[in-house]
Amino acid sequence: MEQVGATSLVGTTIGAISRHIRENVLMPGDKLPSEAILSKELNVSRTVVREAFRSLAAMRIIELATGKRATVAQIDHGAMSLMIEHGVHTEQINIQQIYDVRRTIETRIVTLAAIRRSDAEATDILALAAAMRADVGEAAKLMEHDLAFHMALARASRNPVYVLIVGAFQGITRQTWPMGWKSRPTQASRDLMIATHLDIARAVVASDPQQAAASMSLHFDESVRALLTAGMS
Amino acid sequence: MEQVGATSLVGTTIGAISRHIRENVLMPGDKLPSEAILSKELNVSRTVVREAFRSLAAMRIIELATGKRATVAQIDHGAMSLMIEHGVHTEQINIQQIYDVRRTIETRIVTLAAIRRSDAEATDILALAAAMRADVGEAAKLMEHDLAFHMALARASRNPVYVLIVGAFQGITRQTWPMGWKSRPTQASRDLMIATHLDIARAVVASDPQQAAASMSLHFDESVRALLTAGMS
DNA sequence: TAGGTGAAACCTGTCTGACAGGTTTGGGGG
DNA sequence: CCCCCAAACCTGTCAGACAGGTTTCACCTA
Repeated sequence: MEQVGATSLVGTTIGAISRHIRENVLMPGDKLPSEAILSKELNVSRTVVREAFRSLAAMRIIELATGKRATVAQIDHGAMSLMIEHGVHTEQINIQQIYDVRRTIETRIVTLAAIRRSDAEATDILALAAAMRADVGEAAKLMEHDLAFHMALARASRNPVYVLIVGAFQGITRQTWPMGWKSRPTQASRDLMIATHLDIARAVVASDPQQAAASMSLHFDESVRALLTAGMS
Repeated sequence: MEQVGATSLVGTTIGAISRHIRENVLMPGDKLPSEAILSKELNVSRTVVREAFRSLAAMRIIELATGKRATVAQIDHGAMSLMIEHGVHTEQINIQQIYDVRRTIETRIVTLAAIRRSDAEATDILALAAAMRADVGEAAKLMEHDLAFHMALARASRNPVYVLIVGAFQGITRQTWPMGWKSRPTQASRDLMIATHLDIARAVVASDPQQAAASMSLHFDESVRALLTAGMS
């Protein structure tokens, strides 16, 4: 973990801080030494320690806050989201490729969610699908419900890695979702999309993994078709 | 993309640089303005620009090098690898959860690889499986062949997002692989593992997606069993 | 004229010292 | 025993400096 760009002082400092976290078995929320102490211990200037901190903070490995000491961070998809957006904007990734990954991942997610979801999660998921139907007239709200729906499913799968991956696609999805929506101009096509989400939610509530996976598959069939209609080839 | 911690100067500077990349449609390899120019344009000190650069470099959105100007970076899994390792070390993620994701992802990958692989990729994949058999006595080499094998499959899927995700698990896999290997002490169990890889490779070479997916599934069945035997519960 | 070469200009990496705020802590007073 | 406040601590940002690494371009050579 500490061999990253070990040629520069900042690189070795990043390594030293990572090692410090691992060797002292620091858990999320635990405090790291102050910049001054680290710079003294590692024999580098505070500038170098600060740049190392910034790097680790960018990867959400630590968390910074003014006045407070740096702390070990909880896993978070923010950084991954930015990386994916960058990949799409620089034409290294296209939207269909993301949809293929999402379909693969999310089909597995609903299968697990249908098996593992708590009652509270089931209620939550159904409520989000219902909220989509209620806000069908307001695209912005609808989109947020949609995103929250998929995140809720990921959480219900009880596997944080799925949460991470679904979260990683949220940033770019927020930018492309409206395109998909515009390609569903008729009431019927819009109702269909909402109905599909309700189907997924009901299957998860009914603890029916097969049905849940089938509905999710249908959802992606429909979404990819909408995207292609919108001219995203 | 630019709302990240927009409260601090560094945060807004990160946003400004991201926007600059997008608005000028910079592609990987393209140069960014120098620190001096940016600090003048954005009315912040060079310190702030440097910390912003470090953040973006940590996410592999830009690339830094002494003497040269910063450039837009190619997508790379290094940062994700570190994030996953951090998640595991801080007990936010466990190995089985990673294996569930890998199984899901890699089953899809071989399906695509069997369909889309070029002849060169097919040769490469088969060669890596053969190299595993040849180096069965040297764990370190064997592990690297194994990792390279899975990466080669991901590339053959022709979807960079799969490459990214498989790559993201490499760091932690390197740390846990020896455990799985130790739990296969007999010649028979080791031969089985190698044979499974060869099965996958042959199915991809034969352009048989069903068989490839089935073999990959078997591979993960076997790996998870080995991991559980090793006491990773 | 084509090509090479070297100095100047440019650029990043690191250090030092300084100061404005935000946060934590410990002691003293009620 | 609790509360409050000042001191100590800590991070965010700035300016200036200097050691190298890189690029550029004019000039000289063949």
